[in-house]
Amino acid sequence: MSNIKALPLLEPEVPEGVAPCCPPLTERPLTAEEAERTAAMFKALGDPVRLRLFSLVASHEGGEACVCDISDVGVSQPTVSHHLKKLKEAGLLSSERRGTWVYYRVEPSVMAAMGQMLTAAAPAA
Amino acid sequence: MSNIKALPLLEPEVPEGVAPCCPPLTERPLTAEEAERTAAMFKALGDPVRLRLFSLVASHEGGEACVCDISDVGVSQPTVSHHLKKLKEAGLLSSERRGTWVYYRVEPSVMAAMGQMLTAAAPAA
DNA sequence: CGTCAACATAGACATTTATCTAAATAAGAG
DNA sequence: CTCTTATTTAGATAAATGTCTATGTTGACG
Repeated sequence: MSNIKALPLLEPEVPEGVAPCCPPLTERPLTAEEAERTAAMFKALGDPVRLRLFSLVASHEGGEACVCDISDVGVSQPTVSHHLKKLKEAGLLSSERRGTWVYYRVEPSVMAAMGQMLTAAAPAA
Repeated sequence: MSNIKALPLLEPEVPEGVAPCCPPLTERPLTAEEAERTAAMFKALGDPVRLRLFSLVASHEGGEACVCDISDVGVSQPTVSHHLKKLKEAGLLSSERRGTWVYYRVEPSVMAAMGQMLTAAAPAA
């Protein structure tokens, strides 16, 4: 009980730019507040149309796409806009207007944080 | 064009027991069918109560927990059962009855596959 | 200013979902 | 077989959600 404050190396698996969200799901039970915030992010990816839109943005050249590039997912244009807004509210996308077009891009740290809650958790068995 | 079949090393970042689900979200746009299947998994973790239950199972000693161990999340016991069923239908949990109790455990390959869709995707910017 | 194009907002509507209570099933103890 | 405990199923209900059409907003271009 002498080196409590000294060593911040206890979680070495987390890369640099990862948002400080929550521990891996296997580490300890999430609190109610943690679950509330984190579930909101997973929920944002829990709709097929939104997941496709997200994938379209994430895989687009330059890491960003304007709405006109990704509007072909089988729903009306206002519905696309609605889903993009939800992804933005969840913190997964950010948007910027440049002239006539609005460009969306992924928020890499948030995605990485979500991924680590799952991958850093796997080999607990 | 001579070693097409020889080298399965083209996706070296995917560990062994990972379920063959979908590519990283940054690799290419998901098809409608892929999005449908994958969104169902993310959706399962998109509810605060379910996420807590999942975390409780995942972090429990031995990688499994009986329902009686994890029923304290603020909702009624039938609601807990309902959510566990959903997690099971999504492929994230499996269950086994042993005597009086039913034990739930995480499906590591599915979790890893979900994690990789996010983490293998991050540094595309 | 007027018009067109890209995108967002508002409101309506049908479906899904999370939750509860009540009842059913499963298994061990006496 | 009966009683008790653990868990699931059934049915009801209020709230959330995804989608649409119609309309508003913003910026570029004559």
